[in-house]
Parts: sequence; C-alpha cells; structure tokens
Amino acid sequence: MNTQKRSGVSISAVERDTGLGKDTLRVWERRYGFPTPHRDAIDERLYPPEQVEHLRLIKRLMDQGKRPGALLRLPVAELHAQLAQLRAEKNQTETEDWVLPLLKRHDVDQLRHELAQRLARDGLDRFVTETVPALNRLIGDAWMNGDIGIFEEHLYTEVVQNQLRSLIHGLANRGKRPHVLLTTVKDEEHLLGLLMAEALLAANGAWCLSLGAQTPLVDIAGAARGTTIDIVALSFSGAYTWRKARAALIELRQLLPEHTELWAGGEALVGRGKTIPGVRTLERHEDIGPALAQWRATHETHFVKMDATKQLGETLRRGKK
Amino acid sequence: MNTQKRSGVSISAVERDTGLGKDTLRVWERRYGFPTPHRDAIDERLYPPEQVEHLRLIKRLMDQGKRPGALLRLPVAELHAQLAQLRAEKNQTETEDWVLPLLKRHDVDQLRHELAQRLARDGLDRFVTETVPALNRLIGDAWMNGDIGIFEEHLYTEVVQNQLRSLIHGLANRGKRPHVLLTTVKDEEHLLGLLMAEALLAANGAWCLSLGAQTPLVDIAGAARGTTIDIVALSFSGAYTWRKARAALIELRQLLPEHTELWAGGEALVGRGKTIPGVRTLERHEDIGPALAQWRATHETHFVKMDATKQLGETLRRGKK
DNA sequence: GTCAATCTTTTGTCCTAGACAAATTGTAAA
DNA sequence: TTTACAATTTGTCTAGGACAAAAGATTGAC
Repeated sequence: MNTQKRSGVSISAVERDTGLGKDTLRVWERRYGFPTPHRDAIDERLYPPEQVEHLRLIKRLMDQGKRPGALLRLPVAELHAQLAQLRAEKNQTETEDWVLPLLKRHDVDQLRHELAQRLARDGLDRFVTETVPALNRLIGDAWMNGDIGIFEEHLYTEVVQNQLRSLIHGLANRGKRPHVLLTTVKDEEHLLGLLMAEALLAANGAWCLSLGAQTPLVDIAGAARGTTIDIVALSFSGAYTWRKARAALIELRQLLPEHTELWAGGEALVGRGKTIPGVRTLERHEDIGPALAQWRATHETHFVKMDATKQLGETLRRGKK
Repeated sequence: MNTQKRSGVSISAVERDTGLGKDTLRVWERRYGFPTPHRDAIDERLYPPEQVEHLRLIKRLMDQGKRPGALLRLPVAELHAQLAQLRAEKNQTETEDWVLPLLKRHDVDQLRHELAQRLARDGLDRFVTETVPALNRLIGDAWMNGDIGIFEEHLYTEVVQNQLRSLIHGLANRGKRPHVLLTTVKDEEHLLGLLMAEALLAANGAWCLSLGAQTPLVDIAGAARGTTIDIVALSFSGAYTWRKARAALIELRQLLPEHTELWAGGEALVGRGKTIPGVRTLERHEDIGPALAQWRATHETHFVKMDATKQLGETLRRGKK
C-alpha cells in the first residue's frame, strides 16, 4: 500500500503556486530534464514539494532577469547562491527586522501599531516607496526560506492593506484632476501593489477610482469610455509574466479611447528596457509623482489652447465633476 | 490576400476575457461545434468579437447554474431570453432603487455619501443585515439583466467594501473574547460577505482577524493551532456549490483542534436543512449576535466548571453542535 | 570605438486527438 | 421521501510537433 507512496501536487497546483504555465512546465521537462514529477495511478504528473520549491526559486531568479535555460541545469545550492548575490548587489541592508518576530508571534495589534508609527515618522511618500517595499522583500524572502508560512504572509498582507486603505480613505481628492482608474487584469489578484500606487497617486492630488482586482479588459475600456477617466493604471505583480502583461496592455491600448492614457507598473514590468507603444511604464514608485506632474503640464497647455475654441464648455463641465 | 481578412482575438485573449479555459474552448469546439473561430496564417484560432460576446453570455448563464451542454446548442436570442426569464423569477420589489441611477452615472462620491448617510441613519446592525444585502440583490439582478456592466459591479463592490472596512477599523476590540479568524477557502474570492460578517462580529465585541480570501485549508488549521483563536469563520458566496462547501468544511473540521469552533455562512449554505457535524452554520446575518452570546455563555460556564470536572466541558462542547 | 542590421539560439505558446475522473443527472430499489 | 447505483456530462490532463517572438551573438558601416 505504501510502496513509495510519494505524494505531490498536480500540474495546475504548480501553475498556481509558481506562476509557470502548464505548457511551460511540460516543455521544460522535455527539453531540460527538469522538473521530474512522478506519476499517479492515471499517469498524471505529481510534483514533489521540493521540486515545487526548486521551481519557485527559478521563477524568482527569472523575475530578476535571468534566463531559464541556464537556471534549469543548476543545482538548488547554486540558485540560492545567485539569489544571495543578487541581494548583495542591491546592497539593501534591511533594517526592518522588527517585523518578523512580530509576525511569528502573531501579534497583530503590535504590528498595526508599529506600522502606524513608521507611517507617522517617515511620511506617506517614504512609507509607501521605501518602507513597504522593504517589508515586502523581507516577507518574500522569509517565505522562500521557510521562516514563515502562508498564514503569516496573509496576515502581513492584510495588515498592510488595511493601513494603506485607511490612509487612502483620508485622502479623497474630490473632483481633482487627473481622474485615475485603478485595477488589475484577470489572473492578477495581488492588490498590494495597486493600493500602494493608489496611495501615492492620491497623495499627489489625483482623484482615484479603484475597481479592485481582475476586471475584464473590455469592461475597463467600457468604463474609460463612458466616464471622465483621464488615466487607466494597471498593476502587475511578479507572479505575472512580462509577455502576458505586454499582451494585455497592447490589447487594452487598442480598446481604450485615444485620449485616455494607459499607465502600468509592478514587478512584472521592471528591468525590461522595452517600451510598449501608447503605454507609460512606471518602473519605480518614485516615478509616479513626476509622471503626474508631467500629465498636468501637458494638459494645462492643452486646456489653455482650447480656451479659445468652443471646447471650453466641455472642459469646464469635465473639470467640475 | 485579404479574402475574408476577418480579424479576431487569440485563444489566450478569449480565456482572459471570458474566464473559460483554453482546453475548455477547444473541447467545446470539438464536441458541440461552437465556437467556430477561423484560423490565421499559421493555423491558430482567431475568435471573432461576436463569438466572444456569445461566449460571455454563455458564461453568465453558467454562473447562474445552467449547464454548458444545453446552452451551447442554443442561439443567441434564446440565451438572452433565458437571462430575461431568470431575472423575472427573481423579481423582487426593492426599495433601494436610488443606487442604480448613481451607479450608472458613475457618481462615486455621491454613492459614498448616500451609503454613509444610511449607515448613520439605520445603525450598523441594520445597515449590514438589511441595507447591504438588499443592495447586493439589486446589483446582482441588474447585472444579470444587463442593466449594468461588470464595471459598475466592481465599482459598487469597491465602494461598499471600503465603507465596511473603515467601519471595522473603528471597532477594534483589542484582546476581547472570542478571537475570531475570518477567511475564505480556495476558489472563493468574494470578500463582501466576509467583511459583512466581520463588521457584525466586531460590533458585537469579538476580536477579529481577517486573512483575506483563499487561505489554504492546512494554513487555516495551522493558524488556529498556534494562536489564541477561538472560532474560525468561513464565508461561501453563491458562486460556491453546497457540495464543495460541505467537503471543505468537513475536511477543515478534521484539521482543526477540537476546542476551536468552526462557523460558516453565506449564500451557498442557506436553504439546506442539513447540518454538518462540528460546524455551526449561520444562515442569516441576524444569527451572528445570538451565536456570539451563546459562545460567551457556554465558555463562561465552561471556564468555571472545568475546574470541577473535566468531562463536563467536553460534554458541553460536543452537545452544542 | 559605437551603432545598426542580420543571423542564431532560446523560449513560450499553440496545435491535435485521445483519455479519464469528478460532478451531475437519471433511474431503480428500499 | 430517501438511498444506491448507473449513465451522462464536463473539465482537465496527456503526447510531440511546430513556429514566432525575444534574446544573444556576430557582422558591417561609419
């Protein structure tokens, strides 16, 4: 009965957990000889946990720009070494080490308190552009190393999200321009990046409208069409591939009215030098402020020029909202 | 070259837009003869827009419980008729008809204002148990009816969720008992029900800890094990089937420590007379208050009497279910 | 030396058609 | 009415092969 009753997870579970497509997993197995899942009674792939972990490691490095062909021949130890080196290059001596003990102790109240304190001390801008990303990396690393479980990760996400939400709540810029529509596309359920963007936009005086996660493309376009939305902003986490993000952005760009700008940010987009026509890629959080300023500059002259013409009425109507 | 240069979208775009998997799309084509995408130069499927629309229609009816086999043989007109009929069956005279015009006008600020006003007028309890559910039904019907799009639905959800979150934020019951862990299981991404429950629990003096959506079962159990959690509360939306919910609850019950209670609520659970051993099913929001009171009563005596006889405590625990 | 154009390798996604289990529905017996 | 079993429906998995888009390497012009 238990002759090598090795357990494992299905290919769809691995796709969900690692962000690597089913096709990709199969083709890697064929080409590189890894992963090597065993099979269940009906010959379907069963990935042992350590291989899933291995795959996650590879994905992590790919997200940093490495290419799979080389990574797949390397042993786990070497992958860890590469990650360590990357971390060293970035030379981010993480000072936020207070968070892990609190998380492990499940001390939510204290966690909330500490976050609030840091927010008050550093100000919103620095909190969102530095503190939270630093914490995210810390948590990500800790999870990868097995220091914390999914429970602690959920917990952290929930607490930070709440902090950001209440922050945003106090920043409603009724009627101010530009009007920004925020959301994520299908299969992208990470809200944290979106909330961080929303906080920064709101802090810079934009009027934000968040649709939450996973709005279908046609509906985003429909929303932009019927409303006073100036900018559509999308967030892509590291779980999303650059290819997919690119495809979605190109398609959405075609669906959107020409006067609506399309901004995109998130881990999936950093590092590529490439630009997508008609899409503004914001690689770092710090870019949001300047981008907004630039939008305002462009559209101020636009408004001025229009003053002479009959479009003034429309401008006023839109501006009032 | 341009003999019928009909354009269309790729199979992955259709997957993203409709929520139907690639495999499913291909197997439908094979089995039922629909959809019938034409092919591009390299023989890949290109779906014309009207077929994508047709597919979305089918998906909508499937979400209402219809099965694909029948729907795929029906013409578009008939699908529309079915949607209309479903809407007619649900025909409830709702009094909250102020919300639809606001939504259609995308007047978010006014929507927020009206909600806040109703909350102040009716009080938290009535707001959560009556107003919000009534609005939910209204929105659901309007969506099925085609009166509003997914955009408006997201918008509504987002605004109400924000309202609830800021409400909960002001109700932190540090350290009070019971400690309730709230979350949803895998494949259940609707947060609204969870937030409504959290608001009511917090209003009744419970200390709540929300993990957001889709926590794996083992991690829920792990969380309950290492902490002071008294009750694990799960929410199942109407999109979830009763069978799946039941299976998940039974499995989770086995994973949880015996002294941790398991509560479950949501549309997926109402109407069935069935009970699940070891699980407290809360069919209506109004049940939350009494359930909490009962927990407190039991555990007060429990604490007192436990000193006398160990066995009594266990008897109480078991007898309650 | 720098930049652009071209060739080569890498890599992800799509293709076909068959198979099977999980979920649902239909039917018969208790 | 419920319970048990059989029939259907339905989604997801399998196999290699194929090809274009992206990335890396090489060449040529200035």
